[in-house]
Amino acid sequence: MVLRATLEKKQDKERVRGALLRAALRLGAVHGFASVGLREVAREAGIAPTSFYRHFADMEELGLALIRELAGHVLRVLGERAVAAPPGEVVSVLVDAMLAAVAQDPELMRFMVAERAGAFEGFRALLRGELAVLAHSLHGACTSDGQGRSSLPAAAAEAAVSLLFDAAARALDEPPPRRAALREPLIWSMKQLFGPDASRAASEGGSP
Amino acid sequence: MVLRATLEKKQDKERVRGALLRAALRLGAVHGFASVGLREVAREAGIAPTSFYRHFADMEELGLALIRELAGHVLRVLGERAVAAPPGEVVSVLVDAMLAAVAQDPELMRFMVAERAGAFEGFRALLRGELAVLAHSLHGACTSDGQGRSSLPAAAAEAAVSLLFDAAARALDEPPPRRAALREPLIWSMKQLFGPDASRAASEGGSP
DNA sequence: TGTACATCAGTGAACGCGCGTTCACTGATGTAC
DNA sequence: TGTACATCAGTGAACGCGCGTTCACTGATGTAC
Repeated sequence: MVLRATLEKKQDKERVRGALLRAALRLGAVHGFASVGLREVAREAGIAPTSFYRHFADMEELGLALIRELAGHVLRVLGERAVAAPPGEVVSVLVDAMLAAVAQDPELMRFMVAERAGAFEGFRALLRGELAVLAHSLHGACTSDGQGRSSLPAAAAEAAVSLLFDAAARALDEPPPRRAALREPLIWSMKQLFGPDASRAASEGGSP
Repeated sequence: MVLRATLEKKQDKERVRGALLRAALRLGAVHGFASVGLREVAREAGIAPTSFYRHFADMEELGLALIRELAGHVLRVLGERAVAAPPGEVVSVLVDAMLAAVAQDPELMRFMVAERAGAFEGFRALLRGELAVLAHSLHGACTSDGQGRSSLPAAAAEAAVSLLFDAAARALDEPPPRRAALREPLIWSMKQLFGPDASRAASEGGSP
């Protein structure tokens, strides 16, 4: 009884914290994270403005938590998909995983692509680090792709990640039924970065 | 005398308008365009808050003018450079022109890369259109490059522009002396997109 | 030529509003003895 | 076991502040006759 109650308390706090994070994403998707206020988030999350301080010192701290927790999770999943993909399908698997993330949580993806180039330097730096991890996973997955090519420049994987998130931004501005049209050109471009061999080896994966 | 005076009036108005645009860029570079206020811009430009309305209805209209005029100008210049470049040097000329723009007007470039993925849908749409024009110029410059290859997919030029502005965002976060290191990997990535022939034909242009 | 009127960029006072933050408090729960 | 104290998420009142916007005005210049 005692333990259950104390656990419920912790879960309650976690639930409110989560509500604040989601509220910030929801509002940020409408008019940008930079112009979302503490009171607005608290209102959307259903708590008093003063209760906000029980969870975050200010909106910047909340934003950092968004990147570390929600964005970090999505990026880790993408990395795992790339690493686990069968040889020759790494790129298409990664693209499909990105499109799935856009469909499943557009508000989070909007936040990520916006803050990657946004106003807060701290947000950009944190996101850049997490995207570098994804690029590293992709690089590993592609060099161990097919026969063990090893000379793939790191720049290729980083550029591929750039194209991936640029396409995510584009997808967010298209109505869902039109998003599928982005898939093939994106896969083609990313494969170009990995050079002609990768392109050839991967064409088994299936094109139009 | 009469004509001179009326002309001076118009020039005065143009000067104040320009001061508002520059002030918005300057403040936006610090804490993001979305959170820059009308009063703040007027203060920075040296006019009374109420005078703002003599030039723009609101901050959104000012932002659209920034994109149409200042950003549009930079993008047109980049396109002209690409078109005028000698065959085989289109990519490196474009990259150098971008790096020059970053060095010359970092506040404008910050605005462009931020609002490309930013909160205002109208800004994104307008910038996307202008970037598409640049991609079209680049496509033209590359297909008439060397011998008249014509089969280059439009996706290649669009992806190249994505990489170009992604690198601009990265350059803005580096101290100026370290920006040169971005040049070669970026050129390499962009040339990969244009396929092996373009890569080979262009390698006369000079690498490290 | 002079006179009367129109235009228009810039202004200062004033408005109501929502913001971030502080404060002292409540009430449920955990801890010490 | 009961009692006293500590912790801590959530609260409502209150603060001072800067915001966007309105209004009526000034003064320089252009236009009509």
